[in-house]
Amino acid sequence: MKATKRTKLQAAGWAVGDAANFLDLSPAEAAYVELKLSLSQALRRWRSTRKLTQTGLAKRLGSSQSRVAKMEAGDPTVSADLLLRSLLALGATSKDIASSLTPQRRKAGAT
Amino acid sequence: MKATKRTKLQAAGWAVGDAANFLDLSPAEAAYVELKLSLSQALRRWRSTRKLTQTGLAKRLGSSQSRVAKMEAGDPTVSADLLLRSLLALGATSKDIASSLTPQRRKAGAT
DNA sequence: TGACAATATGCCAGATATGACATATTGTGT
DNA sequence: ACACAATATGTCATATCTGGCATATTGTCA
Repeated sequence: MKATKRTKLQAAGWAVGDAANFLDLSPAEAAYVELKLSLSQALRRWRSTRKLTQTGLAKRLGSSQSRVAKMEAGDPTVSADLLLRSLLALGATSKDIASSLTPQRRKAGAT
Repeated sequence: MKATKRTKLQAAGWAVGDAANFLDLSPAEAAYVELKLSLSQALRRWRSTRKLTQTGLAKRLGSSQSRVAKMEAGDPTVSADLLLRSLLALGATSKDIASSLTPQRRKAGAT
């Protein structure tokens, strides 16, 4: 996102919610960050499940280890688009993606 | 996605539908196209509901009428990213987005 | 501890996406 | 039919993303 636009988008009265950011993000920007985070986690889960290395996953995706690391870290230089395309390339369905966007929350106090 | 393939897509003159795959799209590419289509439709629905014009929506989004038209048309030059950010900017939640990705299908033969 | 594998971070050139403009097409009144 | 609004399509300069390389950090095992 453009820095200039970021300024334009500054909205008043934004209460910091959860883990997203204590930076000057607009609600929409924060939501975008969180959405990417969900996808990041889904990707890492996928890899973890198969006991693949980032290098191995990168090869499968036609990308590089460093980019995979950034994808999983929710790095700002990684778009939601790349995450989506990666998940789809790994066989995820729209449904899979939809559910990774609406994670079940554990009950408070649960392990 | 490769530009060459994208060009082929353009050349084929898409009609909105659900099957993106009479071209040589890989399953992942087809899934990506369909996912974008779902988001496109959600965006158009949003605008339609508020009886806004594309120009009006563009203004609200800090974009242009032509790009909005392309967004709603699922144009290949529009990324899922832009669609997501637009929906979020309009106040959609992750949940909203997730459900637009898993549309309820009508029974066959229904109107 | 050292040696090695895995992951993370910084950077950049080439690839892709975006806003904006011009223009064409379609729709909707009369 | 005409006039006008809305939407669609083509193009392009600039902004942004991405793969890949180099390097740093962290983790693991002996």
